[in-house]
Amino acid sequence: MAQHWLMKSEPDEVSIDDLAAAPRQTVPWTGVRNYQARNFMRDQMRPGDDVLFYHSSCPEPGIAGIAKVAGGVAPDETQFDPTSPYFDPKSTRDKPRWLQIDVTLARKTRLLPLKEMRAAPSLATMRVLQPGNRLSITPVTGAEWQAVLALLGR
DNA sequence: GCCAACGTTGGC
DNA sequence: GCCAACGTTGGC
Repeated sequence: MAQHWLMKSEPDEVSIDDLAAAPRQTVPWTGVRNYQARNFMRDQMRPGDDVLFYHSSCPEPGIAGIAKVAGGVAPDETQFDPTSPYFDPKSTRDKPRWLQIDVTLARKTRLLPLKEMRAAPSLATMRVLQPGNRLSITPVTGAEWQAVLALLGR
């Protein structure tokens, strides 16, 4: 059964419109530098899993669209690139530390603002809304997924 | 730009 | 293996 995830992206780097404009509407999810989030990609995320595409660190944070995991787990190329802000000098091609995964657009939605998410009792359990959460990839339960779809449909 | 919360690093 | 210092995240 497909699982559900929420993935944060800074729209300055990759927005929902960038995803829509990408070749095959698919982008490699690079720049994850947190072990827990990396392990989700390595151990749990599977092609076909559903993704809430979330805009963070921007004027209007919130869910901006729906995407899917397309597979393609591979070493994150940016860790080897000295000119990249995601360069990791401790990572080598023999022993890569960080992974990327391909994400493809399902559909752009209306923006579901963080404020509205926080106000929705049905989303109170969402991991991304818990105080102090900083994970860029978080699991979403089936009930939370349905609740987000219901809010988006309003 | 601020700042609280958190993860990582590295000396011991 | 502890833990203080440091860097990062991300909403405001």
